[in-house]
Amino acid sequence: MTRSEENYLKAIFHLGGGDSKSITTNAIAEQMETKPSSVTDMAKKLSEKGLVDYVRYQGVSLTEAGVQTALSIIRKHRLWEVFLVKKLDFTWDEVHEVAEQLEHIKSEKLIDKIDELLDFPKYDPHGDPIPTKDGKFQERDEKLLSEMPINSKGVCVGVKDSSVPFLKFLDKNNIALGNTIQILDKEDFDNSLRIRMEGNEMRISHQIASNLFVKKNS
Amino acid sequence: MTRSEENYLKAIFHLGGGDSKSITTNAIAEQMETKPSSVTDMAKKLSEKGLVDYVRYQGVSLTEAGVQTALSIIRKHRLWEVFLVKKLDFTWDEVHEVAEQLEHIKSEKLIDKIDELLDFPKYDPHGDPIPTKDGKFQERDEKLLSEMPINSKGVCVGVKDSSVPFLKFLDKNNIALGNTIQILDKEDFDNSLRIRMEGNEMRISHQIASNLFVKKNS
DNA sequence: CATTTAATTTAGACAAAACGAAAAATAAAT
DNA sequence: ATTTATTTTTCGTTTTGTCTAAATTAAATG
Ligand SMILES: [Mn+2]
Ligand SMILES: [Mn+2]
Ligand SMILES: [Mn+2]
Ligand SMILES: [Mn+2]
Repeated sequence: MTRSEENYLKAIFHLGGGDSKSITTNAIAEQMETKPSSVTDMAKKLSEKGLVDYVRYQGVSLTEAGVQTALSIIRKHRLWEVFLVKKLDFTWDEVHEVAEQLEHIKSEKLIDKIDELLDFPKYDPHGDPIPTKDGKFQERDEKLLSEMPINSKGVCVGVKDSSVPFLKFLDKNNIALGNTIQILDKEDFDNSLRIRMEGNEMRISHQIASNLFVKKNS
Repeated sequence: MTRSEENYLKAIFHLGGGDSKSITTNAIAEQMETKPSSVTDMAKKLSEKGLVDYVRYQGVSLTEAGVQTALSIIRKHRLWEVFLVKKLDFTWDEVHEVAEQLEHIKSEKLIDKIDELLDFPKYDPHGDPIPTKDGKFQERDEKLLSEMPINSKGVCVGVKDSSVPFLKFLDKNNIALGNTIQILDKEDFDNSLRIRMEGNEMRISHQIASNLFVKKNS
């Protein structure tokens, strides 16, 4: 399994190709910042290896083997991100780039020991769930902040957009995972929200609210 | 700097090419388990980049830039080895293979933080010195156990052969770095030694003794 | 010094991964 | 039902790293 093959499987998974949904060549090319012709080449190779189902002019979807491989890469990626934050004091906007490299290290013992060292975390620094060793996903009951009703309360548990600029913006505005949030008001005009977060009242644009995951209080 | 280029620089350094000594194509090929013709190709490329001096039919030696690059890879390799042993309970015969991969991760912050986490170790699990960030080597006053005079005492500080079989042999015979050693007797016939190690008397073949580094007591 | 031997380089080929241009297939519009 | 537009594939080429076989150079031998 080459690094390139692993990256393709991961990309296809993130585009929803794990649910036997067909992902188009163009979508994969865009996600991976490569060209459609390159994707076609790889689709054939991965199909040969039994990791994807590929139908010409239709797209690809992951086979069961493909899903398991993708999950194992994602598991490594997210565990390394936790390691970087918890053990080496990286900030949450610095970890992705390094994890892109570390996820390809081949050693089952290594990642199991990292998992143990971190006390088996369930979520990465951006709130994304970490698949278990046997490829199970623990989903969480969460919704976008922008979809919460007025007066409801919750805890901020994840980001949808985990780009560096967005993460830095959140830092600057003291918005962090784990913070409690209450929706005070919605502005019809621009869909912005007035919220109370950890005691402080603030206004949040729709853009921001639609990129924050919240776990609703029971 | 590609992974392959880094591996060549490291190999040349280990063969002594850091002291402007010319290393032959064949020697590099053997060290890297590749073919001489491949080495020639790479010699040209590294020469283009100013990392080695290459004279056709003579061999290569590292330039100053080449030495610094090699040392930075070796630094990463050895720090990762310490990390694996100290933080993840790897044994000293398991670490090399994984470190071969980890040494190529590109992130200055990452390796500096690992260094800090480990409290700036000076030696790796096999007793090899770890170059400093600015490429300095701290040599140690050590000699081979086979070259120690009768009745002298010392501490076992390193292995010359760090192959898996040798390391496992040492484990099995309770020979570990840090152990105190006293030479009791030398057998002229086969050059074997009688030693006292941590209280126990034992016999050691010349083969073994010539692969153990000892720091002589003042 | 001529000849043999060994080491080294060159040349040609291959595999992996990527790209652009152009052809082919599909989808959308008229 | 055609035409047009878009998507996808095919084909030829590039880069990186490797290999085998042939040619060249250096070293050793007599
Ligand atoms: Mn990430
Ligand atoms: Mn990756
Ligand atoms: Mn090693
Ligand atoms: Mn390496």
